[in-house]
Order: sequence, then structure tokens, then C-alpha cells
Amino acid sequence: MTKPMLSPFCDYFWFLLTLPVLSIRGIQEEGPPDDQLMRLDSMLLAEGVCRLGKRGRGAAAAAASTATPGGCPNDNGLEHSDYRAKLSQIRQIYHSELEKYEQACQEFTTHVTNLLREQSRIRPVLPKEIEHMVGVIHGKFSSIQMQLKQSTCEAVMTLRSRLLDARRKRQNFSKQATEVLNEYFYSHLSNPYPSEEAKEELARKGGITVSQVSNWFGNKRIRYKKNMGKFQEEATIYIAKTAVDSPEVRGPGSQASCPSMPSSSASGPFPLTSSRGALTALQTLASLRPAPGGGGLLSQARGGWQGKRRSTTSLVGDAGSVTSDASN
DNA sequence: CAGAATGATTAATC
DNA sequence: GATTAATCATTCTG
Repeated sequence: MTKPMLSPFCDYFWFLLTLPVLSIRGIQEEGPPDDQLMRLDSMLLAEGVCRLGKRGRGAAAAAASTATPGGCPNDNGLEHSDYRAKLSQIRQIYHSELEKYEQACQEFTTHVTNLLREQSRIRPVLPKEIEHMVGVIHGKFSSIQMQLKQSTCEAVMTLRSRLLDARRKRQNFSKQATEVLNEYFYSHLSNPYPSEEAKEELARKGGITVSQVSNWFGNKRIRYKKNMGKFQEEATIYIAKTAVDSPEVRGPGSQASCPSMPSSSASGPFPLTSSRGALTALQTLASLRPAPGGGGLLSQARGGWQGKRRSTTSLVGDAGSVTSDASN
């Protein structure tokens, strides 16, 4: 193509036009650029960066709306104000950039067509040539737009993982909550799997959610099992506490009669679910003082809930080697 | 500040 | 779907 006489201002854009391809990451892999563009569009739409119907280009907009699985079922919006603030920042930047590009594209197109028209006085310029030029310009600008969309998507993804990942802003439970949870755990040490109702009760008492209760018990079981020695002090404290505080701390309506568990004594590692038993077991337990990391308690526990997943085998052969976390 | 403690997530398993 | 085990990321503590 012949380069029209351009003002220095336009040289940069002309330069862009002559570039073979602007490096656009990850586009080559998945089909034609149109596909990629549609995906980007739909993602931006899903994240609320794009508004539906804003010069939607028909097909793309339609595809976007269907490709969105429920439009990101964002749960508790209260916590995400920070996220939203940042997102709207991104949105602003995106739109202002997009507008700039579109405006520049427009200006450049008219500029070039004007120049070509001027040139038509000197040499024959077919309408087709102008059309072609316009097409090329639009193509280049849309690939720039693609880049913009791509980086916007990336920014949003980063933001999501930064701010929407609960791990990043966890905070420890209140003392009340840990108290309640630990009380339940140690008073049900033989079977520390609270029912759904029990979980709800604990959640209510502790001012946390049911899934937090589940998380807590999951963590507690695994950590207790891994290093019982470490938890023995805690265990004695809570067992004593429940024994003193409320001699009948049972799950809601789980059992009217006192004896704990169906006492199929084999199933429970610790025969200490009744208040009395708790105290006595506690005392014996304290006097036993097993070797750090394992010992009396441990060997008892191995027959119970901790072996749940390895039913058939006789579990660990060597009682001494509790160094399962040596690799960590 | 390093390491422990801790709540949440994830992949695998049943 | 619940649980385990491993892991991540943050908060607490000495």
C-alpha cells in the first residue's frame, strides 16, 4: 500500500498499520480471533465490566449472555465492597481506553479517507482501495482492542483471586466460638462428627456459619490425629470444663438418657463420653503422660474414628512411627 | 521476623 | 455430599 501523506501525528498509527501482528498472548491456541474476542467479551460481561447492549455487535452480545453461567453467582456482597471498588476502577479504565481507541480509530479513518480523496486528484483512487484501507485500519484497531480486553480480563482475574479468596482475609474465630467448638469436640472425642443439627447449634452458639463449623471440625480432627500429644493439654482443659459446667452436655435432643454413645465400647477410642468418665479418664490420662507424639492415647485412638478410611487393613503396624509429617 | 497456629480451599476418596 | 489430607494465606506469638 502506498503511504498517504500523513501528518506527523498519524505516523504512529501508520506504523501500527504496518505491523504484521500485535503480540496477543494466548490467542493462537483457540480457533479464529473472533472466538477469542467472543470469549473475552463474554467474560467481561460476566464480570460486570461490560454492559449488555453497549454496541453489542449482535452475535457477540447474544453469545455472551448465554455463555454466562448464571452470571457469576456472587454470594455475600457485603464482604466484597473492596473488590467492587477495584472492579469499577478497572471498568472505568477499560471504558475510557475503549472510547479512546474508538475515537482514534474514527479519526484516523476519516483522516486517511480524506487523504486518499485528496490523492484522487493526482492519481486514480478506486473506492475499493479506500474501502480496503478502512478495513485494514479497523482490523488493526480491533486487535488493539483485543489486547485491551485481554489485559482487562487478566486484571479482573487477578483481582478476584486477590480479594475474593477467603483465605486471604481470614480472621480467627472469637473466643466464644472456639470455646464452643472445642467443648463439643472434646466431649465427643470418640465420635467427633456433629450431625447437621449439631452443627447448626454450634454455629449459632459460636456466631459462625455451618460451613465454618464443618471446616473447623475437619481441621480439628486431622490435626488432632496428626499430633495428639500437642492437644492433650487442651483436651484435659476442655474435658474438665464440660464435666464441671454441664454434666449433661448432649446434642440437641440426641438422647434423653445419660449413657453416652451406644457404648459399643469397641468403636469409641476413649470411654469418656459421660461426665464422670471424662474426669476419671482425664486423671488416668494425665498420669499416663505418653511419650511425645504417641503413646497410650494414640494407640487407643487408632482403633476408632481415625481409622475410618482404612477399614480393612490393620492400620499402622508400627506404633512408634508417628512421623507422618516428616516430609513437610 | 521466623515459626506456630489457624481458617479456608482443593483434590481425592468413599 | 461428607470427609480426609495436603496446602495456602493470614494472623498470632515468642
